[in-house]
Amino acid sequence: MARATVQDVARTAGVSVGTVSRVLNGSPAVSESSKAKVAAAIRHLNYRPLASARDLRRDRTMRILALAKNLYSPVISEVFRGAGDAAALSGYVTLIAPTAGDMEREQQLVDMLRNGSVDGLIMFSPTMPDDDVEEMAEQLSVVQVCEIADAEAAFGVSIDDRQAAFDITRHLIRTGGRRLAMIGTRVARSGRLREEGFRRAVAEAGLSPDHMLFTDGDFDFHAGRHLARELLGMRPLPDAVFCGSDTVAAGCVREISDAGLRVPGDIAVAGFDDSIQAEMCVPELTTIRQPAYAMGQLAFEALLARMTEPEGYRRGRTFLPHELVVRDSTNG
Amino acid sequence: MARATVQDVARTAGVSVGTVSRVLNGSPAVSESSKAKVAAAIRHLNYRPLASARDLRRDRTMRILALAKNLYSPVISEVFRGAGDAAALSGYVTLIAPTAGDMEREQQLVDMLRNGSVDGLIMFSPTMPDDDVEEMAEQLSVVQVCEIADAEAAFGVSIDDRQAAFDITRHLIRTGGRRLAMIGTRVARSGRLREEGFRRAVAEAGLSPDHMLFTDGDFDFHAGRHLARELLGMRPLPDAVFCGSDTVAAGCVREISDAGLRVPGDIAVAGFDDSIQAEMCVPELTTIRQPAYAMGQLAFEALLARMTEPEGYRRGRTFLPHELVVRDSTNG
DNA sequence: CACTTCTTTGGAATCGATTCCAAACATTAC
DNA sequence: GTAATGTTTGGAATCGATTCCAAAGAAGTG
Repeated sequence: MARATVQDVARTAGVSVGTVSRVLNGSPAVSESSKAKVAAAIRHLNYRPLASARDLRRDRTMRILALAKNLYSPVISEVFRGAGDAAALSGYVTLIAPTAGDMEREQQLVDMLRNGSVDGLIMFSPTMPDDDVEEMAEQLSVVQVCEIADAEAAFGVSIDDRQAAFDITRHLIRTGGRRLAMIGTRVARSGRLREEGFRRAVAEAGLSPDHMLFTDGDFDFHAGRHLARELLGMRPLPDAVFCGSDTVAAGCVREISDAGLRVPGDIAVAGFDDSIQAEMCVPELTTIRQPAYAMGQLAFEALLARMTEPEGYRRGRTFLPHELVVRDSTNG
Repeated sequence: MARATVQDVARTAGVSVGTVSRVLNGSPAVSESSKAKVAAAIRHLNYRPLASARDLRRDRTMRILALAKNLYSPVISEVFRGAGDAAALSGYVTLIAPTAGDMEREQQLVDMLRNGSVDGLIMFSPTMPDDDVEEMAEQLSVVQVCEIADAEAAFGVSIDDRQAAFDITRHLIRTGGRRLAMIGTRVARSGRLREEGFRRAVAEAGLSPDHMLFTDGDFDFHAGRHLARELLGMRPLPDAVFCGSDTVAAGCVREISDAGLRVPGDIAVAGFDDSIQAEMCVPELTTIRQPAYAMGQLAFEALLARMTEPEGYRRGRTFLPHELVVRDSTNG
């Protein structure tokens, strides 16, 4: 049973293809009787307009693509949920694909924008070099979210990572931290900004960071444990650690606890993101809340503007407010 | 600067569109000189074949779609990673979309298969009724993974949920459990199968379940806490709880610990999935390992068979072996 | 009733890449 | 040199939905 086409529907309904198409697209210039005949034929043939033919003719797909390195991330999933909901309101379907940090895979997915498989692209954690992202964002309908290639040139939505890291580090110091350490990543630009914020807060307090630990690989629970173990072998032992994510902070807390030290009694630990992991951790984590869902929504709005207003795109990034959430992993 | 077409390339290269297309598709019947001229023109015009035109002509997209209720799940993300890697080996792109448990959204995404936006569909956690899934799987290139609508009729890949739940419940009993409880979900078919396995193991030991708690909503850390709190108010207090997922088990463990009871001393807790959450939990969870990545790979293989061998599809599901992983949340 | 105006319709042209067929050209064989 | 074979090429037809234009039909006006 081959696929029915608009021709088949027209024949069955006894009208022309033009009329069928008009019914399909809700044109007002169709009589009730034609509308009924066409509707009956469509039902009878179980007809669906072929997407590729429609897309070819209309020169758009009403689909967007969202890319990130991986999917199992509280922030990423929430950002994409926000983007997806916003997109749905405007009639767009949001498709998601993980790049696995593989440049080739990422390039292939970006090509889906270049070859018109989708109308727009939301980039979370690019693998390609910053310059490439910028160049791409310059000429295509691309918006970055959270991880933003460069200050002014790029299009994107994020929090002020530097300020957020500054705020939470200051909290660590205010609550007694004197020997400060950081566990972070330099793979992501946001990671580098958080490092800056941390350093700035430490310096402003007249201190200097005791230990800075970074990974260039995964940034997950295991990484948190490994880096924390390394940290516990160093002297002086820190009394406060800022971690670049809740999940890493959870690994860090776990390692400290397993070593027989107390959090926050011996070492205070701060996370980042205010994800569910912050609540699952014992003790619950002091962290920075990122408005992930709203960031996703805004990212789509920005993308929509880029897609529909050819030249009217708003260059530069949009910052959303973050929030310090104080829980039990830092001192009262 | 409008998009270049195959016509433009032909004109620039001084050849016909046929030749351009042949170069594009690596046909051997092209002279070296034409090949070079076309390649130069393509580079010069920065030409990319338009996906919709190609798809229309070729009647396939080399894209598949993977659906699940949500993305922030250790099992789902791992299954889709396996499917995505397997698909890439065969030249397919895997796109992922969350349905958010919304029937309308799910229907719209399934329509992408019906209208030829993608060539195949992998379904993780359907929202539509089982019968609808079956009917769909009957006539379209659809494969289910983990959650499988019905025993023999459907196409899919999963573990034997009933047996797995049986195995881990038996372990709870062997290690001293006498007053058994279960925290599960009946939304997913796998949840119902796990309930069966639990009941069977309890019955086989000559016991009967003391408490069965189910949620019809989310099945996450918070749900685990809430249901565990309810459980702690019941009498007799259980001495062993089987949870339908690691994340829920983590919530359960947390609630028990917060109530001043010890895991596993007072109450043993078992999870399901062997996700990272099992390791993050304190104590680490005894659980069932699902070979999620392999399940994803196999799901794609099955889908590929359905897509390419029109009538040669293997009806019925494929079972992969699970494994009991004993850790510290159950007694020695 | 003739004429204008409005609604509805049919059908050809179009979107851009692929593919098939026939023709042009080159090569080898006799 | 001609025939037979093989290689390369051009270009029209095709995929299926949309849209524009002209025309048919209906309704209203004087």
